[in-house]
Amino acid sequence: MPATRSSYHHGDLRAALVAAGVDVVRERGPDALAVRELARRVGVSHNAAYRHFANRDELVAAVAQVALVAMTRAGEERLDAIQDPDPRRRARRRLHEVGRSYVDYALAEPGLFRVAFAAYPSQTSESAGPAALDDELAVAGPFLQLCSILDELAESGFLAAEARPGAEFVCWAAVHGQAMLFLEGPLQGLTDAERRPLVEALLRTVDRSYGATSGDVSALD
Amino acid sequence: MPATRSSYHHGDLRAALVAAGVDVVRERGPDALAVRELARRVGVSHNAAYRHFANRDELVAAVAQVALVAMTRAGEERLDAIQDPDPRRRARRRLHEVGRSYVDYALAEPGLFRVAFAAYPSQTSESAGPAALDDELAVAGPFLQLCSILDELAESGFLAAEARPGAEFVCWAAVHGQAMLFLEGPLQGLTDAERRPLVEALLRTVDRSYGATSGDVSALD
DNA sequence: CCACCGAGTTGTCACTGTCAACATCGAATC
DNA sequence: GATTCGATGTTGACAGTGACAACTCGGTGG
Repeated sequence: MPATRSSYHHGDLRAALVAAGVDVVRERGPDALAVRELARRVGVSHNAAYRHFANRDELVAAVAQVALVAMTRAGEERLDAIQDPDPRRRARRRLHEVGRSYVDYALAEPGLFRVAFAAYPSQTSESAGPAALDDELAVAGPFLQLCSILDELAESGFLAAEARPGAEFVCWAAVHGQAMLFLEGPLQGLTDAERRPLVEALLRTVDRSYGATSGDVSALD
Repeated sequence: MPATRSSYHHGDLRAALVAAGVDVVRERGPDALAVRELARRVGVSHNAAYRHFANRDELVAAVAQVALVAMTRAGEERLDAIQDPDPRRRARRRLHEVGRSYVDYALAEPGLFRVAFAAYPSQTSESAGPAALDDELAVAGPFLQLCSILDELAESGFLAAEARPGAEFVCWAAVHGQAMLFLEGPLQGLTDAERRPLVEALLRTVDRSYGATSGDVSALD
């Protein structure tokens, strides 16, 4: 893929556009992604992109896909580094780590993190069907990592069986919310030193909840 | 403020613009808010808005302010409805309710909920200073509600003193994340019947964590 | 050899945010 | 009461955007 191409045809315009899109999103976020600018960067005239993407949203979705696999890989690396002979401790530490890496990735690559979620609306309208939810979730790599870790945690006995259902959404919501607050909420001005204890507090809260004997607390309503 | 004004001057253009902005945001979200469209709606020519707002971001921020107080009021109403003779139970139920109402508001008014946070970036760059964080947080009504409820919970003895610091950010992150996932994440297709148990599971997780005796679970690292 | 069709191009339209210059009106001052 | 003056609205313009339609290039299959 030459920077200044000689032939009329580009060769691999789609990939080049996505790569340029990743650059823009990393630098200035998803909203700054403009089809025309990407075409300019790649050295192709405006509208060329429309041969590969029906509209801007599809291009954003393609970038989001890349962002998601990058995020998944970053998480995998750190999860693999954790080893513990005790399966229960191992599962607990892996749950911690998957949460930490989720927030860390959001802070390290805010543009990519945001685009990974900003793209969902268009995808949903595209692939219709009621049971398509599982397919879409299957694409969400970090979510699958979380699910299997929670399964380990349940098998090890640390997470009570009756608390397992829906736990993946609870954990996901917690770390996702913290990431969002750090990125675009009122907490965005915090330094890394201020943020880290909050992340640990969040993870500790979940850990303590799962480790609590269920009869310890009376039901509320 | 006449719909079709006769005089050259509008009278209260700023308020009219914000009101129109609220309408647009409710219907089509923050990104759809266009200065020119608002001017058109209000019956004033484009650029008139720039006498009251330096740029689009300031207008969005004004709409965000309205959204935030609306959200705060919705929460207050539901919090006031909760009464329990036992202070401990009361605090726990109020914590539940403030979380529920946060997510409920996000689902009932997705546009307003999003704009309340989409506006923060510009504000931060405007009001400089290191200790300005408290001032900005003071504006965030729902956050203050949460803080005082957590104080109650700590005073009642349900929440251990050592777990109190930072708890407001943990709770906020949890419900905020769930709201975001429901709104724009892969979970946006869920029905109300599917969402509700997830909300309850989240709140129960936090409640169980706070109710757990701290020595129950060994530290991780 | 040629026709076809995928891939890139040019041209255009409606829309946006924002700047600069101008018009109008109300209110304060003389 | 006439005059100035500043806040408020208006007109015009420019650059940028997404999207459509019509055109053109050139590699590939017949």
